[in-house]
Amino acid sequence: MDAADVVGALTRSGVSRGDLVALTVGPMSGLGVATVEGSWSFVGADLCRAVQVAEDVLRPRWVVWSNETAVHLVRAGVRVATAWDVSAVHRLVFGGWAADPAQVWALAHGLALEAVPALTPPGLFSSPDDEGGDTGAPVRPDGYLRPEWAAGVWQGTPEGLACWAALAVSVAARQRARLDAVGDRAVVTARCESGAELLCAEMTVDGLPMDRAAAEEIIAGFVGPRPKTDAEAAASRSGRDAEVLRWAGPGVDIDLRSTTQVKALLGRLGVEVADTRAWRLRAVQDRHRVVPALLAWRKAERMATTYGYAWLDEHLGPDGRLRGTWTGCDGAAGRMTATAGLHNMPAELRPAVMAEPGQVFVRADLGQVEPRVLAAVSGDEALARATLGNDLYAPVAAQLAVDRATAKVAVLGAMYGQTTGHGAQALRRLALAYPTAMAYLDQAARAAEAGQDLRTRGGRLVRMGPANAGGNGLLEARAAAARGRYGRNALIQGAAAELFKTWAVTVRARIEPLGARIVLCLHDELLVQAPTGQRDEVAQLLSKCLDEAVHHWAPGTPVRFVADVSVVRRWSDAKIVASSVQADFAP
DNA sequence: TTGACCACGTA
DNA sequence: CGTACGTGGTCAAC
Repeated sequence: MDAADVVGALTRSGVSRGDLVALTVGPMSGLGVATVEGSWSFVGADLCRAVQVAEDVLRPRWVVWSNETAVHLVRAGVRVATAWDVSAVHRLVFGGWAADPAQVWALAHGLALEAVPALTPPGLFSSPDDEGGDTGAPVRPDGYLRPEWAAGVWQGTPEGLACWAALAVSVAARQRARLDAVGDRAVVTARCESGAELLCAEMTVDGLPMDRAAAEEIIAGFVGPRPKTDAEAAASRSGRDAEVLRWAGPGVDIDLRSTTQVKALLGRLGVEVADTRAWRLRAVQDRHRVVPALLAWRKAERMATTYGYAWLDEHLGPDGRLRGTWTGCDGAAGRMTATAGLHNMPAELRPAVMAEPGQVFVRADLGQVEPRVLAAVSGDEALARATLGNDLYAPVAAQLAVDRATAKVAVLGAMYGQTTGHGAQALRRLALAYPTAMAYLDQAARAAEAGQDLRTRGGRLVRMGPANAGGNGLLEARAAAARGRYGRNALIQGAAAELFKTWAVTVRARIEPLGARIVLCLHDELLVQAPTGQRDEVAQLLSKCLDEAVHHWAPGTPVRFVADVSVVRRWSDAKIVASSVQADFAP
């Protein structure tokens, strides 16, 4: 079997651009391929090349059970343009994060989640054929996926690979049929989410360029040189502790890592605090020398434990790439997540994120994305007018007759469900000036408080869970208020995530021919590594892709989105070379 | 060993 | 008594 066989089978089956073709990858160079009409299995060398050829010749939309398949392909050097990621679409339609094949299958077939069969050790409480039927078949007589299949028995044989692919394509077809009922944008979102999963697979494999020497230098600045022995590490640690304890009085030897002990110590020294969080300590740092010492210690301690030499050794490869595992969406509003600290790396370490020789970073971030998203999803015409300038808060401030800072706090407070502070009056004016936007937020909050599930503009289900009837009235009131804030925010954060991912997958597609790649996504920021010669081309593309993405995400919206684009050597640099303008498309 | 809580970094 | 995430620490319960 070789590449020609895969392409031949698909061609004879009448597959053309954009058609759904499922792909499963086995452990030992096995490949399962399926269309709605038929399925095939291939065993042999060079099969990933076969996928690449099929991609180049036919360009189908590859159906996968999850982005694990894409990770397999990328590791083998194969990158495909488009996908239908069954697990990602499942998360979009049904909310939450759980999306293993057993659940995906059940909900796609309208079966109750509670009755999904679990894998039980043979001979313990039940025999494998309790439900009757052929245990070799993937689907039980009652319609559920056999748990052995969900657990991976399909990997064992070529027939299994083909069958598993056939099941994936059937699930995809069911999902596709359902999406029109989910919302008018849901199909677009499903494709974008699937593309984002491909991007995540690539970022997981590719990693983020980081200069090891620069990173070590920064870490050393906080915690000293890399210890050569355990004894040196212990000495360095107790040395840091001593810098705090010297202010605590003679003979005092508490564990600074214990908040209970720290709080007690501060009390003995006459500094009473409700807790020992940094912002609370900062407020009382003039009261005793120990407080600033403790704050400095915390900073160094975080560097030493979370982002220290051990972190480098674990996640920074010998090729100078920092690797974590990327996920296309979280379980709440649908933002991307990453492990290995890629999403919460301290700003101090960013100078070590450095473009490789012959390459530059093109960095772009969306400006004031959440209020602009609010204007778009709510359809508030007055707020949409405020998005036409580069600074949205200036016209809002003028409209409310308050200063810019107050206007900003009011807008953010409305979106986040702020309950305290002195923004109450500005909030009332906001409701008068932008009634449609504020009503959108209020409606979301009311529904969420009542425990009703919500959907983002793109169609993602935000699950609220049942409102606890009865029980403690005060607790329930608090829980309801928390649900309200959560729901209110989720519709904005979620829609912003959908726009961002649309942008990201558009950029991914457009920069590929230039030899550039996205190396980091940070909620509203894209970091692209590009060959130095393509810097200007890529920088322009990032802005153009934003316009294109907005057009796809919300066709005809009068809302303008902006991105700051800069070409830099290090992530921490931010020399702005261009500012994106635009996105008023004629309806 | 596990889970709750705290703390803190990012958006 | 703004939301989300991942990580690593303590502490109490197992």
